[in-house]
Amino acid sequence: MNAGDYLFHQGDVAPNLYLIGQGLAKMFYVTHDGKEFVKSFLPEGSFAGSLVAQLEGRPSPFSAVCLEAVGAEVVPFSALETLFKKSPEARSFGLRFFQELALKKEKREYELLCLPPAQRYRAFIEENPGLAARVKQKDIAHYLGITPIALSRIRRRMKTPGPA
Amino acid sequence: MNAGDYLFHQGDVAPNLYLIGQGLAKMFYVTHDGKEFVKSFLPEGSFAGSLVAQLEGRPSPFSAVCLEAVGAEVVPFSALETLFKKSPEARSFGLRFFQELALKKEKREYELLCLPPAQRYRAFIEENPGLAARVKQKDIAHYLGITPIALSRIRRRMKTPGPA
DNA sequence: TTTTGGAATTAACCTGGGTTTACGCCAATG
DNA sequence: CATTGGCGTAAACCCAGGTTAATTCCAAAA
Repeated sequence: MNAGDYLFHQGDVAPNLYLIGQGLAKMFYVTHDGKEFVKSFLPEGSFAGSLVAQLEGRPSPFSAVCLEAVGAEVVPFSALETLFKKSPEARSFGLRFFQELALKKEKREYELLCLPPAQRYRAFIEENPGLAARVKQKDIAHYLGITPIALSRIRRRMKTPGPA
Repeated sequence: MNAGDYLFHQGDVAPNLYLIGQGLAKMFYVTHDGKEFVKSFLPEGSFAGSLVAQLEGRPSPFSAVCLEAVGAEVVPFSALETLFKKSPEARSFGLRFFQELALKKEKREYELLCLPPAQRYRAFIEENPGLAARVKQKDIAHYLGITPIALSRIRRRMKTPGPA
């Protein structure tokens, strides 16, 4: 899939899970008044998919789109569910997977709740050294929950005013 | 346990999971400069515990304290882990539990990322009809990531200015 | 090569939350 | 009964992000 292609759209039931083998994608919300917010970036080795769509059979509240050419494995979530039913070993993997997912979400929750935008940006750069270069600042801003203009101002402040 | 008692403290390794049978508790972060942020409220039927402390054996980044008198079951996380190892059926429950947890976290992430404070407040009231009466506005404000003063202003705006 | 369009920056203005201080309220304490 | 202390509210001021609009840069398209 090429940059710009969608894995699934906001509103779809999106019953598939995607394992990103190569490339880069993002999952993002678009609010009723047209504002975009990036839920997460999906580099190599990430899973794309909507828990709401898959666990509850409801439309996904966000979309997934490729930012670079992407090679991905498509896994119907129903296949995973039957696998979990049949194989106790698979359940162990599933358990571990969702534990890790919850752990990541808890970290993101912490940053959104406790850190101001400038510190969220610093944290993002430190935790994702490679990503910053591959992603547009516009998308980083939307990942932080601010406008590209605000991010531009934060970057300017971080340059010279060094004194803390 | 009585109101004011701690289930565990920020910095503890906190290897236990608590099932709240009765009462109400909260989990909350305190930043280096003394600001408080409420991670979540724990009414009857909730689980209290730190994923970071339990899955990675590291100190919990937040505390858990009772807001009302609490009756709770204490479950050492290690006991759960061995149970998961031995019993494939228990794994099913664990899998489902962490799926639900990830789902909740995803919703919280959405609200913190996409909604402005006033809308976060409206959403909190609607989703937790009973809680608002049991919890101090101070704690609600910290749950929303704002100051009690800001919440007071939001509430005032929501009264008369009705016209949308 | 020229043109087009998106990305990033900047400035100006507005708005809403943070901060400080003060006040009224009420329950717990003496 | 008086006092204390936390909570909610309020006013005043400051500041950072949102908004709009203009500018520059650059790469893709014609």
